[in-house]
Amino acid sequence: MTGDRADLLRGTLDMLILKTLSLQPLHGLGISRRIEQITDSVFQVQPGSLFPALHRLEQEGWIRGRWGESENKRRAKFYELTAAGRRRLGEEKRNWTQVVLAITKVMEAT
Amino acid sequence: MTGDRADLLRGTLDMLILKTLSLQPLHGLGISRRIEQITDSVFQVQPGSLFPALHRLEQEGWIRGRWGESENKRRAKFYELTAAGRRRLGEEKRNWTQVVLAITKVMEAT
DNA sequence: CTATTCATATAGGTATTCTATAGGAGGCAA
DNA sequence: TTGCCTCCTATAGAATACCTATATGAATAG
Repeated sequence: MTGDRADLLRGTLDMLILKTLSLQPLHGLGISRRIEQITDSVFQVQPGSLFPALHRLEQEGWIRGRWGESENKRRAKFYELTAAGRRRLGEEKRNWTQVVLAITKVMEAT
Repeated sequence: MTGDRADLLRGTLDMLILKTLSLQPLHGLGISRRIEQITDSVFQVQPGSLFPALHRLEQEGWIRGRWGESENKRRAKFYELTAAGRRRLGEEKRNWTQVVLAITKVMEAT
């Protein structure tokens, strides 16, 4: 991702993708557009980050891709969440919450 | 850091160190103990992560180290925040807040 | 028929973390 | 004084996940 926030995002990209796919199946660029739109461009997911991530997630069995046709008549791979992916999303959410709480504790210490 | 939360922490270690030092000068192990204590061991900063980070921060001019003696009579390097480090901490804080907000938006989308 | 856009893909580089290992030096016990 | 444990710092090497840059093919616009 870009915007000087890349490093703070390490490890959260997977979660954002899983969450996005939990709402509806989307193809790769669709996912990155959705994330960019929802965050008002705070996150811009680059193709070079996105596609390796998608392959990784598919490899792990958390998402499943199927070739289809995009809204623009282009050949596109649509991904959907698997049952394992849904469980994984839950884990990552809990983990993320715990991390944010821990960081908040440090940042508010006096 | 450990605890399966390492990757979610990429890039935040610097901020946690700067924040910790903003309260008082500490030597390396003292910093990691403080962070571990405040977060109830959610974060455990390993020496192999801590010392490279400290050297990096000193290199950037955000902290300054001075050799001294620890509370246990050991040779220890005490770090304190510089003026630049204080500004940097502010930037990282704002950045972090923005990232958390953006992620929250994605995670709460329906 | 050419250029642009859409969509996916990958190579190469960078940065930060982890694990593992090392070593000096103080404190303590026998 | 010998040996061991703890404290404190340090670094090498591997893993990971991101970035930039580049590539390809197919549909569409002009």
